[in-house]
Amino acid sequence: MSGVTVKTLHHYHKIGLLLPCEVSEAGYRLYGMKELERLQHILFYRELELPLKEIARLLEEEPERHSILARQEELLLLRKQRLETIIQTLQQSMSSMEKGEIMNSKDMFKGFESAQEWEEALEEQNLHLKDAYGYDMLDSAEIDAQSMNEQALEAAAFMNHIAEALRTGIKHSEAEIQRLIREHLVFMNKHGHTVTPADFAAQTRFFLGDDFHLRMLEGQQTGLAYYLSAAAESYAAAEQQ
Amino acid sequence: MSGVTVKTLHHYHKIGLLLPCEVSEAGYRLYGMKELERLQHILFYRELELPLKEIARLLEEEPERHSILARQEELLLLRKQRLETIIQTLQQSMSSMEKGEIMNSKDMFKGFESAQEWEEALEEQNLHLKDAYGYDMLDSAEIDAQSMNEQALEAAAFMNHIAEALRTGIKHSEAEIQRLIREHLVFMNKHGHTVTPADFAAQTRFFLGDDFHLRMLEGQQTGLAYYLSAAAESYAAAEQQ
DNA sequence: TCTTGACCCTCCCCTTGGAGGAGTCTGTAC
DNA sequence: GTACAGACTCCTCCAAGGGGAGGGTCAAGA
Repeated sequence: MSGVTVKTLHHYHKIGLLLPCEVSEAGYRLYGMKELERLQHILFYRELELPLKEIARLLEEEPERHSILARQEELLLLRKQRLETIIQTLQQSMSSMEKGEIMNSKDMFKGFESAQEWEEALEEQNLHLKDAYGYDMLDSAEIDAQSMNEQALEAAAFMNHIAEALRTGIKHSEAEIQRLIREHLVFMNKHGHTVTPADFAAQTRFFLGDDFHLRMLEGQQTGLAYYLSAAAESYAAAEQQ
Repeated sequence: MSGVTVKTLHHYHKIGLLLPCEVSEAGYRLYGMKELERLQHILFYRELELPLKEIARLLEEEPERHSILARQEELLLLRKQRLETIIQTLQQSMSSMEKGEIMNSKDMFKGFESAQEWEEALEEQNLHLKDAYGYDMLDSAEIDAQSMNEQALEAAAFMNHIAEALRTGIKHSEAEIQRLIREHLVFMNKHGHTVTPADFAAQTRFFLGDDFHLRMLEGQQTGLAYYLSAAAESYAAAEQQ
């Protein structure tokens, strides 16, 4: 009736999550309406990707329900974010493959180092250099200038912030977003690109119609191009007053 | 050097994914540069969440590479979509819990039936009725009118289409989107709501600033509110000419 | 009453990608 | 010589069941 396999019922019986209300003398598991209802609850929570142990707790102890669900939401949001990063990496690697570029294994390796590993590596390097040369490199923040264009870094950080804001439901007109954009424009202007708020808005509007930019932004985060455009427009409107 | 645990190396050795180039007489696994490079490739693919077996195939058989990656992309996109649905369900169930509504188990059950199961159920019901009354219900498409308000149904279908378009990277100004909006407005106007394209654009712009609507739309799909607004604006602009 | 086919039962092994531990051995540094 | 780190093998464990062997049970039709 509910579409679960008999194997699943065996399993739930074994771990005590769903017991049959009766077992026939031939050993058949028999379930009643109450059990069916419980099963439906189990399936609902399972659909939320809760582990069976958590489901068992949820079904026994009512009060904890909300906190368990909230934690699960956080986990899922993290997973989603991670998934989005992975998809982006995958698409990049596929498109560079299409262009016939053979992937440089070092670049590959660099690309996926987690932030943590990266920091650890820096830490190590730093300690080593401090040891050898007696000065602290981390504070001077010059390290990645070697490997990464400063402007690209700023742009990536800006986009990451914007995408993060979109995901967490911050409105495009919020002060935080406006501040991000202002800082980004200040940075741009400091580096030889004269960009007014209106220019920036126009530029982001252009992204919506341009395949390359649209794909890049949407690859990073679904809806990012549209969110960015709305935010830039809002910022330009606010600045004009 | 690459940060993998020795346990992982044992495992890769055992399943034949990465063999040491030499084993010392004491039994120590020794790896050379070639192996390190292979490991880096493995780690890269692992980061894309490919199963180790697929990684092994990828590393042995060059030509299949692209198709495997493409399939993986599809899988990941599916997972992402599914994750988004789950998160939405979870958020809905949490917010209804906060309002103190105790969840009706039947509603719960309805909520998570997969599209496939749903269709199968309809199919069955249909066959049965056809058998009993000699006519085909599926074609008349009247089934869900019982359970669902027609307008809510249309709105939900419309939003689903829009969200789908956003996810698949269709531009907001594309003819397909414009057609969707046109049909939606025609439907609305047929049902007693006089909505001009400009009204609709204003309404969607209003959603961006309204907590309730923003959360609802963004809950369905990140970026949906912004995409919808851009599309409505574009539609209104096109209609005005 | 017998057979047939569809289910069900228990028991055991297998899946992923390693993690953890016990007991032992090796390599290096003081 | 001896301590200590780290590698070795072998074993078990995780989640949520899946697959299959070998055998029992149920209901219907002949």
